[in-house]
Amino acid sequence: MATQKLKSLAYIGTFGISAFITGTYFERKFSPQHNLKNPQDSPIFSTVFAATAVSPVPSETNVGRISQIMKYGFPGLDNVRSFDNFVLSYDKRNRVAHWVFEHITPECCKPNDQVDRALSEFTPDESIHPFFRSLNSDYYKSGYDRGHLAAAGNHRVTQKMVNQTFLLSNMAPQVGVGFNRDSWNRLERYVRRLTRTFKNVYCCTGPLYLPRKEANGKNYVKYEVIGANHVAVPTHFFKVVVCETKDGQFEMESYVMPNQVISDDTPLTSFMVPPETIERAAGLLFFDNIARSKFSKINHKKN
DNA sequence: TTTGTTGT
Repeated sequence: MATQKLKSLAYIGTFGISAFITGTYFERKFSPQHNLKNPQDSPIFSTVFAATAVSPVPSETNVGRISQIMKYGFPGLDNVRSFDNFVLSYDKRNRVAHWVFEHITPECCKPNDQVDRALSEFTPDESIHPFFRSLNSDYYKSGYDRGHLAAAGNHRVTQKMVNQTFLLSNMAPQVGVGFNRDSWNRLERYVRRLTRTFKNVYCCTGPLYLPRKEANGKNYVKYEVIGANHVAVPTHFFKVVVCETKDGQFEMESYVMPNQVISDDTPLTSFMVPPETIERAAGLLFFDNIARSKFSKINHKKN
């Protein structure tokens, strides 16, 4: 009896370890270092493993910039990838990011003759395993836009930075007219404009899949999936923004907008929700490294 | 101003 139990334990153990090794092998096999077509446009370092010591960081990285962007904490640690000017956590199950994180400064947003958005192409992210990678064909004729999570307009420093925002790992299916091209864009422009007042703006953006009460009175999470890879269509999107004031205080604003046609005259303030609501719904913690007492304002109200 | 799709 005891031996039997030991045997099955050993079996489970072996299976677990070999599965782990296989997983690691595939992650490494498909990590950018092993799959370089265009090194300039690829992420700097591959998946972050929270509990394993693998993949030493290549020497010529912008580690300084990344720690600057993530200075106030990671919202989560699932499949983190860093690019020249933003950081992304990828949801392999939904084929859409969990979150993207940006540190937006006046320099990032100002017009730049050296950069042309029209030269950028929507590109599959080769650093994602093909099982979990979204493709242009998934979006084709779906009726949805390939909507940026990290907005192209926040990364006008170099052409390479803008190009990286066009990776499909940074896209989510968004309603085009009335949402992505209108009210969501209005929110993105508003966040950019905050850099006129605040020199340091931190912005976390991501999808939500929110439950809805159906006729039988029970709550269900229901969302469409598109294309052969079943890319999830989020029901909502969130943006959590933190502005650093000159006197070392912070102001936070957090928004949730439904992925649907929104009237242009709807004020952005009507989409403000408490940050805790988003944290619970998304399973993330925002700006964990800032003591809540340091926020002078949350959603325009004194804290 | 910035956000984008589709068909040829």
